[in-house]
Amino acid sequence: MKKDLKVGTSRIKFYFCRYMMKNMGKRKVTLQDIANAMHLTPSAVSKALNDHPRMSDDTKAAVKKMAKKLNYKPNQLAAALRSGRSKLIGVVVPAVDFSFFSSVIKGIEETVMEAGYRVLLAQSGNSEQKEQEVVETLLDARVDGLIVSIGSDIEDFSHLQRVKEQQIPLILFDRVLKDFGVSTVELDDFKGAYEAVTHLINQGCRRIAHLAGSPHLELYANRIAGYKAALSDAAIAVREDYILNSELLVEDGRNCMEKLLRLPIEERPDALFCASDFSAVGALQILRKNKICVPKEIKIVGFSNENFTLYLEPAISTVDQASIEMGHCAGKLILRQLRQESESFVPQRVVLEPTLIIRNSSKSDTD
Amino acid sequence: MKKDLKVGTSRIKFYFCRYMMKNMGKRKVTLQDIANAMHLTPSAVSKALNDHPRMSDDTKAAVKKMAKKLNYKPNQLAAALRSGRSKLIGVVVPAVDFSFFSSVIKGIEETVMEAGYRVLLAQSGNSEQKEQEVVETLLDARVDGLIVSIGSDIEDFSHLQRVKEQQIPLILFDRVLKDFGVSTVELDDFKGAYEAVTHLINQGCRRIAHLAGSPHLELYANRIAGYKAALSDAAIAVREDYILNSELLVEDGRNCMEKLLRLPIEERPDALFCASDFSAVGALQILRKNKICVPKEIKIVGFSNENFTLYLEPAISTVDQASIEMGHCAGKLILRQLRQESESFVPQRVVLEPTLIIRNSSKSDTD
DNA sequence: CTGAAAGCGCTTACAG
DNA sequence: CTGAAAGCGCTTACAG
Repeated sequence: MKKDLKVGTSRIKFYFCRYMMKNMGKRKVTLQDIANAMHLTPSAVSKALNDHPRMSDDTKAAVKKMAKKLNYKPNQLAAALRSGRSKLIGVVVPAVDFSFFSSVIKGIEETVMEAGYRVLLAQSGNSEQKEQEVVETLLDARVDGLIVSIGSDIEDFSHLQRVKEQQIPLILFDRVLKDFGVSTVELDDFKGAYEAVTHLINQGCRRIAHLAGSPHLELYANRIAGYKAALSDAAIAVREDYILNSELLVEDGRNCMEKLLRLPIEERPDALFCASDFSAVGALQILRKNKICVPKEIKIVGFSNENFTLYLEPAISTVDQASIEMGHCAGKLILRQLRQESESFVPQRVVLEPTLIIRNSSKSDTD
Repeated sequence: MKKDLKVGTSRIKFYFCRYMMKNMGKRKVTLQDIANAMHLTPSAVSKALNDHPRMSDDTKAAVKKMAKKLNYKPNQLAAALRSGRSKLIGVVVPAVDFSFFSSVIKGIEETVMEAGYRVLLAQSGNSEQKEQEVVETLLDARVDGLIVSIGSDIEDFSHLQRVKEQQIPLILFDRVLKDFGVSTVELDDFKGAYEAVTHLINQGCRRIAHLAGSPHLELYANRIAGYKAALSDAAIAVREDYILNSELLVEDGRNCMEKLLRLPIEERPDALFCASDFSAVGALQILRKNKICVPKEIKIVGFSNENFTLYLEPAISTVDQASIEMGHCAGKLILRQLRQESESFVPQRVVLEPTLIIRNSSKSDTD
């Protein structure tokens, strides 16, 4: 009832509003405005601004000048709707507060923004449901392409399958899917692990334990393989009880380290290769608690070059994952795919080189 | 030349493409499709899906059922263009790889996504030019509102002024602008500092130095004021040479600590209140290097509750900034403003309570 | 080289 | 309660 009584005034309000908007600079300048000002049609203006080939340079220059003068901002929504291209790229990562992911994002942005694309960022929090949701949301926003680093707990990939089926360009990085038929950017995890472990061997370590991730994930499997290969190449036997699988959180690092300390003292590892800097921190905490000196008694190498590894005492050696470059590659791959006809698409696989960063946590005293 | 020769085939290719798209599920289901299937008009379908008041519940239910059956996904771009509401909220922060900012973002997302909004995230990297650029980009994307934490180096606020003039809802958080006429969410920085310093005094410290931020920024000025007030209330004289201003990076922490160590030994501080956890880390590094024991000889309290403070040895006491809640508040404020008529807008100011987190870096041995 | 016209997929004020 | 119609601001194939 009350609503009905109000109709009269609210309509007045509405028109007042419209009037205000038109006269307070809120109404945006459109193509039509430029066209009117220059006695052209909107189509001509559109072509001029988009550097359409068959158009005189004089007209283009004049139109661009006028657009600037009127402070014209194209309505990307309208352009997107008409052209079917939103100029948005969705990026899904497990979390943004990891140095690795935030650097990759930076790399992606640098690359795609130059080509006029914007990034719609979403976090999956490593949850299957959340990842499905955010992919759905990004598709609803009509992104032109998707760059995803799959969460570690995710086993159902139907949401990515759907992206593929809809023929929306998809790039996977870091945590990728084997033989999924999409372009990927990965680190040479095998090599990163191999170099880290070889470094530890060179420092005189012989009983090297590995805080490993889930072997179901390609990248952790590769790190495990690199670890084993380095040992084998140095004629050191691989001990399965030195390989502890976990989710590699700080807490997991603590648990694993405690487990290792329960071994007979002569079998206690003299080095730790951790597949994540977070688990390395956890291990370090337990070692401190037990007054076991790093690097003197146990040396540590982590993985990912998280910023905080530099703040710890001792600073933790780690494997840098070429994060910015990974972002650049992912960006370039999606741009290429966005330009290509879909029938000529051939998935590419880029593998980047890791860089071992040696800090105090793994240096032998003799250095 | 070559292009001309190709025209014929590329046109064929084009039609082939269209054909493929229509037949491989790429073409999206539209309102029209639902309308056709039900012998209704698109307008009726639209109203049903948007729960328009004057429409029978039966029709609504039937339409929704059909929408689900056909896997209808509304084209947000079209809705945005027509309605003038993009359902996008732009969020600008200096950097995402700070625990504080990533938590605030999480809070914002939780709140606004429930109301059907998506977040377009951008980083300013604390650079004036970059911040102006990203705000521009977000406006070009036609965000309905903007949530910004101003970068610390920024002195020209014309980009924010422009947002205001365009009457686009704007919320500032953490680093806000005084008397700017927009809603803000801040921490009670004075109180956070006051409690931190009072805690240090209670631990027996008397010569408490402050690694301070730029006093031109409201929030750092408040922390300085809280520091001074706590000292005064404990009848401890404020020494200006104990207050060192910097940008509060790790490197600044190192420089400031070195400077303080150059004081005569009897004047050397017995505690440090750092306006940022990063500067606290830098100070800690220098203390370690000089074999000065924390907390025994010098106690430390940081600010922000960055994740890494927990990993350090000793773990660093810090002031938690209620980041998730700050995000929730910012989200709620912008939603409210989005619903309001602009003429009835009154800026709100929300001030949140900090929480002092006491860890080993500031505990006296007698504890 | 330029213009007229259609249309992307929605929403919404208006008429019934 | 439902329908017909206009239009958001662009882009683009077509005609000249």
